[in-house]
Amino acid sequence: MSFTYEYPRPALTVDCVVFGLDEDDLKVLLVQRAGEPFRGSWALPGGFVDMKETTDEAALRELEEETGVRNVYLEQLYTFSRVDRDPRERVVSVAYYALVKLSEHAVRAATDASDAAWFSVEEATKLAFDHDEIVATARERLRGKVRYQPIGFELLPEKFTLTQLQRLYEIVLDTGLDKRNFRKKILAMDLLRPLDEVEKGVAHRAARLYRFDQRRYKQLVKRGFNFEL
Amino acid sequence: MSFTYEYPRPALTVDCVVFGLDEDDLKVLLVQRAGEPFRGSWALPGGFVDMKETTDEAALRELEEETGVRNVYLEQLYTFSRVDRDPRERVVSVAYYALVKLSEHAVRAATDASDAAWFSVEEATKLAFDHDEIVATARERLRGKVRYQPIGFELLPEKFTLTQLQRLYEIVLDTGLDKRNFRKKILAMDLLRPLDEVEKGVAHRAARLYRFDQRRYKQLVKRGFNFEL
DNA sequence: ACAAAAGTGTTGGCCCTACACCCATGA
DNA sequence: TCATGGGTGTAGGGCCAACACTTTTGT
Repeated sequence: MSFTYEYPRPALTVDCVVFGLDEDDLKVLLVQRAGEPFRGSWALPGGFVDMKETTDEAALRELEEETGVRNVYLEQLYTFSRVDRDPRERVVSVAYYALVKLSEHAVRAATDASDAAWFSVEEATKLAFDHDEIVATARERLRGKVRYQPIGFELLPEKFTLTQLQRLYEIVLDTGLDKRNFRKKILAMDLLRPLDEVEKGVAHRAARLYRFDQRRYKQLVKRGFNFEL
Repeated sequence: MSFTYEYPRPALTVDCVVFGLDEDDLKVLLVQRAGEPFRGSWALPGGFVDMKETTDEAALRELEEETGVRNVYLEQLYTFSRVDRDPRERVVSVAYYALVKLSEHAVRAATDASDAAWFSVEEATKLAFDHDEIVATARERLRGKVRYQPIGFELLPEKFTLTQLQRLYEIVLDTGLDKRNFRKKILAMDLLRPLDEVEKGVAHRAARLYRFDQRRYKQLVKRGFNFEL
């Protein structure tokens, strides 16, 4: 079967920058390319947009097909359209970024990508196509957005300690934060529900666990509240 | 001539939300559709992306072809991909927004749009396709961005008064601002060059004119300065 | 002289920053 | 008992918000 048009059309793809958070590193999920071009290179998961799905749907679908990852925070990033970004033919790609709870997303190898693995964002370089640029753009967006939207929680387990949360901001913003000031500020927002539970398996005093209160956040937003840092 | 592909492809277009600023209104530049669908409706300027141009280039080209507007601040906004957003066939559109100095952009009618005109953003409703949604998205982006990037100046003449600048922020942010505090803050940034010139043709004390100092801004950014509000 | 907008300072309160020690726990 | 991170309060300074009157100019 084939399809004929009066004018030529670029191919349309999606690419996903999937971020995860390690003890002390921001990570990106990459797949190794099985075919040409860039065979063997690491690349962002992604693929062609079908005629009956939105680009959002395509991104979610490709993500699951290529990496097994699903049920994640996903947001459109930017559309990349350099004429020669794919050496074969004209391909325009709508890029997305996703935030996942690393602990809950063990990676699985999948059919149309020979392998998938987590890389420290710093090491994720020399990627196929213009994917280095896409990753850089996603990092900037994340850095910008994490300060005024409570999306960081998407990178943490449901239950987390304040130290974990602080580490997250330090890693993403690439800066040090004062422990007492951080705690004061974040607790003052009244968005974290303290649990009657502490972390386990540590060789020192166990920290209290908290949960992000999505419901409360939405209430506060309606009343004009603005999350910030 | 025709073009054949193994798999079907969505058509790819660009659409531009062009903002201008009136005495007391944010305006959008629209074109009236000459053909079906939505014949006679007002719509955003835009059109198909050629094979040898980026989407940025396509946006600039269409803008000039359809409205005569050129040499503007342009930024990619979002890619809209609802499957039925165009009743004829699958069309994915990369939306942009532009900021222009209204005074310097008299509108001209053009070939493939029967007419072009400025509308108050509030009146720009019932547009063709999903253009209402695109305009709404652009407004939100502008509101968000104007506070932490000095892009507002793109909407003003080269030489402007502090009152004009304040009006700009009041209109875009949809809020009132204190005159003394506004002046203190904006002048303290040291981004405005006072001119030895005043506005003309007003029936009261004439206000001093200022110019945005782009060079100075870039210097300050290098030293870690952050524009804000 | 009057109408209209330009231009200008001070104060109080809040929030942010800087900073160091004791506590609880497991090994 | 020791090592490790958990948890906590205060004081000073800077920044922001609130607020009203005088000046200039054209009609």
